[in-house]
Amino acid sequence: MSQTMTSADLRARNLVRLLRAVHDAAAPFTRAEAARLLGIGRNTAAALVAELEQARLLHEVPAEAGGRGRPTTMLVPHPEGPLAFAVDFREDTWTLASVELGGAATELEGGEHDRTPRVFAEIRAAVARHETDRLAVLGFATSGPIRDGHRLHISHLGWDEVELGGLIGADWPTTVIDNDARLAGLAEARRGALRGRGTAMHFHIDFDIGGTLLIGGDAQRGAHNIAGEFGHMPLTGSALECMCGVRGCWSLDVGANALVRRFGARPGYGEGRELAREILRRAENGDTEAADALDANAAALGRGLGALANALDPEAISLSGLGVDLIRLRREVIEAHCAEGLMAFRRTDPPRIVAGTVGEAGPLTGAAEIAWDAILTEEWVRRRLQDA
Amino acid sequence: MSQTMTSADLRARNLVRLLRAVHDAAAPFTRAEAARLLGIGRNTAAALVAELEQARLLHEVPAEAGGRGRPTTMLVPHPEGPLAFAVDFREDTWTLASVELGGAATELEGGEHDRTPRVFAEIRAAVARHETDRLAVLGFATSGPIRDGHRLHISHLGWDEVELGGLIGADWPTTVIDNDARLAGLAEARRGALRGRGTAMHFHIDFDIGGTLLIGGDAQRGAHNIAGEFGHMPLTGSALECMCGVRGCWSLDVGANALVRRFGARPGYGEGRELAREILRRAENGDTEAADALDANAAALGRGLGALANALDPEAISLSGLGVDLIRLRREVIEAHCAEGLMAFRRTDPPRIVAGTVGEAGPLTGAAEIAWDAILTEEWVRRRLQDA
DNA sequence: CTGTTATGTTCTCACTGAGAACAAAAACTT
DNA sequence: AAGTTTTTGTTCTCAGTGAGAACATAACAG
Repeated sequence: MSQTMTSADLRARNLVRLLRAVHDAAAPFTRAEAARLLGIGRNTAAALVAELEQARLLHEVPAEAGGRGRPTTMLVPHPEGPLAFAVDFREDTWTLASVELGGAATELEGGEHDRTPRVFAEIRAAVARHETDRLAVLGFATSGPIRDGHRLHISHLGWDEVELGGLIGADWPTTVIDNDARLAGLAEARRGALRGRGTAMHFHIDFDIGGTLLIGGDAQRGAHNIAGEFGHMPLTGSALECMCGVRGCWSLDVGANALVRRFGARPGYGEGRELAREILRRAENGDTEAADALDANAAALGRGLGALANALDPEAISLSGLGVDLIRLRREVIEAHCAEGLMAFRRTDPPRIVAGTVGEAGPLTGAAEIAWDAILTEEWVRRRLQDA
Repeated sequence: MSQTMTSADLRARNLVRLLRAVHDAAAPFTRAEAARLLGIGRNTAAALVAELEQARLLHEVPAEAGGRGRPTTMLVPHPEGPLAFAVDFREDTWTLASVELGGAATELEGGEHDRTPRVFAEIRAAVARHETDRLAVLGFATSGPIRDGHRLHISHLGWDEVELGGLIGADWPTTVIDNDARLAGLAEARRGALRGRGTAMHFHIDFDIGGTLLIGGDAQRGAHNIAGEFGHMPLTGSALECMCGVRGCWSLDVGANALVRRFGARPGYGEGRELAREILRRAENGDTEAADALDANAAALGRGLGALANALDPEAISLSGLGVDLIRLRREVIEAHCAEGLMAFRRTDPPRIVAGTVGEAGPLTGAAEIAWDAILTEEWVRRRLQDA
């Protein structure tokens, strides 16, 4: 059985519901609106808000008058309230940001790194430099799958199941970690193009394709936290062998690797990225060979999306990274090949394919989301109230 | 916001938790065990049970003494309690059963049909013949996807988006419906080989492959209730065109159609099934051509499962229909090709591939599960208490 | 200036589950 | 056979919750 239910848990639950509503809201709302939203009385709302104010979780600020009636207050994050630190750890750079309840982020620091796990020491130092009493939780985004939540595997950096336990700060508060593609999808589901969609998918297209299935605003993790390698399904019939050890992966035909391979370059994570950008530019400027490469990329992308839509029936599919350019330059190609891959009876109502709106900040935003998820719980709120 | 929380809802929630525990339990348990299981006091448990007894939802029977201590009672479904009717509607037959809380099923009636939607009138008549005051909810399993929960599409029967609203009984209580492959998977997740698995998959292999992704004991439905057509992803590189309108579907290489095509028979749903069984028999008796066909089928199955495991990371995969035979006769082939399709770093811990244990009763069992799910809710229980 | 409207505040009330104390019924111990 | 131990059932009190009603307050409308 999941949660016990006592009349004290009732209050904790409603406190969390209120905090969650503030965190998830697209725009701030008033105390009276909160009462309506949660289906509780004005008196109860007042009691909840008072408790959260005292625990420095919420703050009331006078709302500008907006019609008749007694003026009320807006519910905003407390200025001295808890903060989540979010880290976006990429192949050669990292960024540290501070995120308050509701999602407002402030970049604190960033840097490059030498592609060895020593970078975690740098990040620990940066966190230490910015640490405050308000720091309540940390969320990490990394590239590469993280088996069971603590063994990081980044094949192109040669990191083979690096144990994270010793690399993150032992003195840190609750720390959660997940991979960038999944967190970018979560960010779209919570604060971007997929907001409000029940079932949706997100794909980040870089050299490789990573993605996630989003159900009810939550990213699916699988049994060992390594779900999401949609790029390693043989959806386009390639005969090549993939770096992952499998033959025919979808990623061999979609993304920067596929683009540069056509121009004789070896798939790689350094100058390959430059070349991929160059190919995009050339295609935009009418170079036919580059345009062909782009067409092939878009077609393979569409074909795979159609296949996945048959299986998982998403309402919408958002793309980030190179996917944004592909939508901008080759939407029709993607959609045509997607339709071709869709079972005939589904073609009347294909999934909407959209560019992500969170953009580059996806992994960071998603890391902040899982960080806040980790503490917006009944246990944490209850403890916070006791301490105050 | 999902559910409001008042102190009256508290009781309703605990009543449902108790009913749910009884329904889901592998073996009946005592009142004292229930208190421990739900994390509530013995006094509260007594109050909950008394209310549910009065509402004829639970019944207490003396438990045989099992050690020291004052004797207690087992909690069992009330003998006059509500019943769910479950219908398994197949391509040419149907079955009606009555299922009590906890899942015990009694077959009531069954029959053949003429493959037109007129069969629904037969089923309505059968339900009417067996209707009792105890009937509380109906669950239907059909083949074919059911778009938005009410438009049934069975291509091989020529049913093109048949509207179900007029076909099921207008005078019936709550009625829920879903497709057979998904419900077979749900049955495995709730009462079969996938019980207790967080993320798992189930595939029913017949002529086609249908399946479902199971997360936390729930079958995923997608945005339009038509998720699960895993058989219509191009996972094995077939060049053929599929009945579904797409080229290269996995189903073209796995299942009865793929078996019989090798022997020159047209894929079809009549004598094709006989031939498929015949081929299995021949393969078991050493016929090399039949054995080759079986090998190819198993290999294609394994290849696809590996690809899907990369994307969705299931802990276990269960199979029903022809899949059970394939596991029995060609487990090594399936597992070898699954491993080949798995990303190298996943091969140390491949998903376990198991035969379903609910067997033929899968769709019926799953239909009963969604039926009970529909009424094991706070609203329904509360109304039932008021009426009693 | 007065009426209307929306919200805040205060108070009572029904209900819930916790917890403690005690009762009951079985098995174990001597 | 009688007392002891163990487990569960029962009863009672109690703190806490949110609903609801009545009233207070502060803006706007005419």
